[in-house]
Amino acid sequence: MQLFDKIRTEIVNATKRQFGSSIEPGSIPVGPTKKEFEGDMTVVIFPLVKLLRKSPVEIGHLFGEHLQKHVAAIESFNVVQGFINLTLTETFWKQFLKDNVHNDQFGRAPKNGEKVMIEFSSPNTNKPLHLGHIRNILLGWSCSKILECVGYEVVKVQVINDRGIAICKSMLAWQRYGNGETPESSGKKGDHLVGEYYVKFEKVFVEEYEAWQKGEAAGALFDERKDKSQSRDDFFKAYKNKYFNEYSALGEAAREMLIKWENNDEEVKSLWSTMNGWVYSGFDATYDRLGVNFDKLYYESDTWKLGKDEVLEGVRKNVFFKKEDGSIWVDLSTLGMDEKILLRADGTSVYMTQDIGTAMSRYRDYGIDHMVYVVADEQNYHFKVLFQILELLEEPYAEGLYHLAYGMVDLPSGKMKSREGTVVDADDLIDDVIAEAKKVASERGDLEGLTEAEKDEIFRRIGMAALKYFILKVNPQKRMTFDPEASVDMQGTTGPYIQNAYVRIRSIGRKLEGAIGDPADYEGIADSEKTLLLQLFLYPEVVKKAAADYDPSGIANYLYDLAKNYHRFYHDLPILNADDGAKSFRITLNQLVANVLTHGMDLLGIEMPDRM
RNA sequence: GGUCCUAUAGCUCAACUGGAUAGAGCAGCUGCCUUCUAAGCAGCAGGUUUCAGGUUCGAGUCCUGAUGGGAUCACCA
Repeated sequence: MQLFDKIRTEIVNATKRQFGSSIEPGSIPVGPTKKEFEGDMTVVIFPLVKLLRKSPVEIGHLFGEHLQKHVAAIESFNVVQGFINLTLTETFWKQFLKDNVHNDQFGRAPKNGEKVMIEFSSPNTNKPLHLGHIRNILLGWSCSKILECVGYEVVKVQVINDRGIAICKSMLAWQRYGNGETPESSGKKGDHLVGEYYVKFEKVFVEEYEAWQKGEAAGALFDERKDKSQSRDDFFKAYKNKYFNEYSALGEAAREMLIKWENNDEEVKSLWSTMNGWVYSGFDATYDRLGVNFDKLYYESDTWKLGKDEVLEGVRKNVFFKKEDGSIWVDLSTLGMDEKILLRADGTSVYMTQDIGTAMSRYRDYGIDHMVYVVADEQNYHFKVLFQILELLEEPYAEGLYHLAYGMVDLPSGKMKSREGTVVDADDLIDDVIAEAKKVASERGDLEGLTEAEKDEIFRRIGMAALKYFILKVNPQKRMTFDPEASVDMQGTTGPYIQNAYVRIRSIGRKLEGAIGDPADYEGIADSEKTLLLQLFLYPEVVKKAAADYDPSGIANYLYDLAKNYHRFYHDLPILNADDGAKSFRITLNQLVANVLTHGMDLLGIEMPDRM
């Protein structure tokens, strides 16, 4: 913020003039004053004590006087220990309010000419979206809004994992047990329908596996096992994948289907596109309800062969090396990582190969400066390796790569496990929060005179606000506990609490009659007004920091504080019934608060209702 | 076992990246609707920031170690 910079610059000037020492402006902490102390802004001068060899209080007074003289906005100051607390003039605050109430660029930064691509969601097409995807999607969406707000050109993309053994499992189960069921014939949402067949496959497979465990071959294997202390259950639990790949008839059928797919078998491909089509229409419906969209979709079926040529090129450049069996590797052991395979001996690629190729083609297509991958933190190592490889290959955008790693979402009962059926489905969750919003709003809301459609829209906005805010208020990198009961809460630190502050402002707006005067005519700004002004003043900084950290939670917490301070102001002071000067000032303040609340919530992907 | 992440009130989360007396919400207990929406406001209670050392004017934050929890260490994606 300009004022912060100005204060820092003057501290630097004073240090130079009075002590002949030069210091970095960035080394001086300046921030809002804690509310127990008198003042608006605080400068911490402890860092200068050693250099200047004077007591903190002496320096404080010296610099306080200097600041007062050279910064017009400063009315007075006091010194406590090593802190200079500055009080700003009422003129400054009134000007701030007038300057920004109609400034639609407040909180935004001009275009910076840089382009960032952000990848998020990235579902598999064998089952519907769940709570984990929701955290991913909300983070990705919010970050893209925030980055755009601070001046980046943003390209939102998702990778759709539409091929591989998983989708073959759903297809096989549908073929065998589906009796031609379609979303139309059953009335089921496409992604849910396909997901049901995936579950069906797993169920039949487990039955097959359990029957096999009772047979002679399995008994012999168990007797030969290396770790004699292992129980029978543990042994077969660990053996499951191997059984799938080596003994299972079902597994073999699924693998055959995958091979047919890779060989472009007409029947398999046709079933594949039909079933994926069902899934896509299901996903689209969910994305729509979440209010998100993408600029570009990458289908793995198109990109899975990418990267081979680049890896071979890397061998020629001696960045990678070839082993005796013909497989290609990268050695990262000098960087504290392991060797990593990039191409199998038979020339087929692995996950990493594809990611290398995809990154390069994205750069070719879009000329991006930055690339953000929103992917769960279980893949931290993968991205560390990927970024290192791209750096070794001297890719021009290598410095601009960022893995936005977020923690897993747990339930109060523990980890979500698809095998145990404890996964929270995205659509169910959305239904629940909207139903709860409807219930609460019907009891407590003030929605008289609205049509059913208007009411439904309000219920939707409130419910979605509860859900989105609940997830986004938590720092992304932290693992979070998702309590379904708490997520539909509408009191306290919640989305609806913030919406309520806005709704109160709107309600006053509807009741306001006639034009208001100049807010600058008001004298004697009250504490609860000053608190709001100070906080509004900090908004652009909050957005900037959120962008720098790729972290929407800072904005979420800021908005809660702002709403809280507004509720207090609303409670303490009359607005419509105030004297003319106070009324003009408070109405204007109302407007700026409403603007910032709306703008900030929009950065979180949350819409405001006019009434609730 | 190696590497990385994490530990703050009964529960869920904050703490301006080293600054002042660690803050909110939920749950519990008290008050406040004939004044602009009570989805609100005010108050009470709740803490040796997992533990042990260290660095300095100053540590929840940085360093070392221990302990608990998690992730990862596939020619799966």
